[in-house]
Amino acid sequence: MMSTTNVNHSLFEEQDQIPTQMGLFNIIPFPPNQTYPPLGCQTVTLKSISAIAPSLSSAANFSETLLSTAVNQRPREEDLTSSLVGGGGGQLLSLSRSRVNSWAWEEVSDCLMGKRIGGDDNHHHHLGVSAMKMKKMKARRKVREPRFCFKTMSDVDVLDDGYKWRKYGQKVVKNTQHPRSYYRCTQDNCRVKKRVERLAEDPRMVITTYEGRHVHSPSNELEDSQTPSELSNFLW
DNA sequence: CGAGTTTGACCAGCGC
DNA sequence: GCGCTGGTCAAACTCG
Repeated sequence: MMSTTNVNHSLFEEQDQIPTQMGLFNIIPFPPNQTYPPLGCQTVTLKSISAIAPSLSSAANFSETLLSTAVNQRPREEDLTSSLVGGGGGQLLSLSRSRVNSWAWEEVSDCLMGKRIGGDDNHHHHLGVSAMKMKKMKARRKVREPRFCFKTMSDVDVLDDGYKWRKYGQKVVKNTQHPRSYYRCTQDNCRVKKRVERLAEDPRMVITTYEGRHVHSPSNELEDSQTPSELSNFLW
């Protein structure tokens, strides 16, 4: 496991490709002025991809890099979008934020600060949703999770990230000819979701958006020697 | 027969 | 308030 992890790591850094069971996926940086990713997505670094999909590489160092970068580069409230291209050894390709989805940023901050998420009512206030409104929201809407997205050049829609996913919906979104698919992690008590769609301008590109953090190890990494408590700090 | 997928309906948020 | 849109549900269906 350890030696394999190191090999994967260098592949990401030098070739911008993700090795998976289905072959190599190219990681394509978002141009800074591109409208993608969708609102609320903190566009991803090569490192954070492995944080989302630990089976693709070692999670720990990568996840930590993503969190610190996101907070350090956090745009001001009036700056809905900022871009950071290339810097720091290709760490953060681009970064965007919307007012609507500020909850995602707050949670990233909380993670860094070591706070508990959703532990008390104070969190409801800084998430911008009143307690009253929260009560009115249906259960499926009230929990907001951090989201991360990246795009890959691939023939297959669903990138094998080591987790088991169950499709729960598909939708044709406006101005796109390709449907968006919705997946949920099949693990009990794990609420991680992902959306998969093809880029309208370039159907070879697959946009994958992850929402939430896994509370378990990847299904194909059961032999991993890391303890659950160690992993839980870094899995997304 | 169980697990996973498909797909139309429903619902909430948002902009006008 | 209304219509549009994205996200989710859940029954029907498919597959191994």
